[in-house]
Amino acid sequence: MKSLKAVKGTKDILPWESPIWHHVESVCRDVFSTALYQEVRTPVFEKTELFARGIGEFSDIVSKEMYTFQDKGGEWLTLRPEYTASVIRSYIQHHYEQHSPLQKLWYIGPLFRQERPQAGRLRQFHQFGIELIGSEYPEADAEVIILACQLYQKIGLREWELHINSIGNTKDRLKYIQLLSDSLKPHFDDFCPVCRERFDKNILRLFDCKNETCQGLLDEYAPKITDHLSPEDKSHFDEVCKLLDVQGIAYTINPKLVRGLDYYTRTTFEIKGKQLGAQDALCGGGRYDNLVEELGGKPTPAVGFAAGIERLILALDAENKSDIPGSRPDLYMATLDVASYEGILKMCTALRNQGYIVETDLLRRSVKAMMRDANKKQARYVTVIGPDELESETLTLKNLETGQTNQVSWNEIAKALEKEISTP
RNA sequence: GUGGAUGUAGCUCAGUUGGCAGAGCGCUUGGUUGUGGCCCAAGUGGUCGUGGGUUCAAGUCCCAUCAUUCACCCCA
Repeated sequence: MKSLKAVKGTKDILPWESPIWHHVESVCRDVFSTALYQEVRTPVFEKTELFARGIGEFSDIVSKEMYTFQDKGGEWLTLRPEYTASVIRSYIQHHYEQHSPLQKLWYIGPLFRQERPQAGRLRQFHQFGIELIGSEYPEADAEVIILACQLYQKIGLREWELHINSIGNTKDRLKYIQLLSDSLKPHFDDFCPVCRERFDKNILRLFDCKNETCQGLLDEYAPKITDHLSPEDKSHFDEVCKLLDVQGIAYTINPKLVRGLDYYTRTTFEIKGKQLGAQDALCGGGRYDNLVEELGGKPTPAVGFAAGIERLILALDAENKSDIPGSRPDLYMATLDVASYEGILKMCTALRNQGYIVETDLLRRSVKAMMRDANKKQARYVTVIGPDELESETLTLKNLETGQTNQVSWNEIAKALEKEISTP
């Protein structure tokens, strides 16, 4: 039989890689829960229509990257390609607003997009993020951005930068798009073929082009969206910036930052990792004041972000910070024979019940092999159990770091470990 | 979907003008009975991605194919 492999664009999180994942998850939990955000877990698949309506039918994600299938009842379903639509669906369906006018939510889990895999881009990938639903005020935008920054700080990542922008409300944006089109039209022929194609389809995406000529033309001829905001949007954006200043967070106002999803309004932001290659967006988000209504709820303002975990781990890796030690045994119980194993089995389980990490030998190995194993696993203490120990109901605790040994009786083992371990 | 690079041991990689398949790390065992690390020794481990072709002979040259990877695109 041909050996089976994980499908293209998917990855196993291997046993020895899980500590860094646990670390990321626990920092998320810490940061979000101390701001009183609650975790929401939504199903991995939804009706296809949800994403078509939420993300935008003509976006790349919906039009060519979704894992969509028909179930046996003939219903069209899709593995979620992003989180926000699902969370908003749940918000509307279960009337979250009846519990409290402001919902502070966070999530973490896998997403699916059928793209060509590359560094920092997988077909099954993982994101965490938050959605803050119900507040239209700049304090909400600022809190979301600050939480994102706090998270990267707490996780220990050094090299990242925050870019923010405001793309205003939908009506003013249409006016701006017209202005942009008019200003750039005289130079149409100088743009790259990709940009020329985008000209009519979605002219805002010209800003994402990596071609230097195009960027030069934009710098010279494109009006800045931040100069064409309504007074309300402008003061909203100014207040967001001010709050970031108050918090002491460094940022770059980047008028070229237009996010790809259709639902954004006003504030958009992105955190870039400097260690990463082409896929350098660690975290992206912004305000989406129309989405709840578009998905069938009451008009409700909202703001949030999503962050890629694989990219974060790549970035930590590049800074040599992804090596999080796994757990090490407090006690390694080396048994010489089956009778010894029988003798200490209950003691071992009792210690584990008390929270001690205890390793035993299940391979009937030699003492030398068990000692090597204990050392490799960085056990704090080792004890070798044989006929003598069974007879006397005592054991010798050996501290693997110092080499010191200590005789204790079986019923004092927990006390001995506690004393030794709590005073390192 | 488009372009480039790369496929040899569990991992990282050598392998000359075609001539017996290699190293380091890892893993296992041993170095006098029941005490680790360091050191020493032995052992384990590969359908050279796959299928064709050229040749007395192919890991090496040619063709095809698959996979991986980087970049475009898009996005986290």
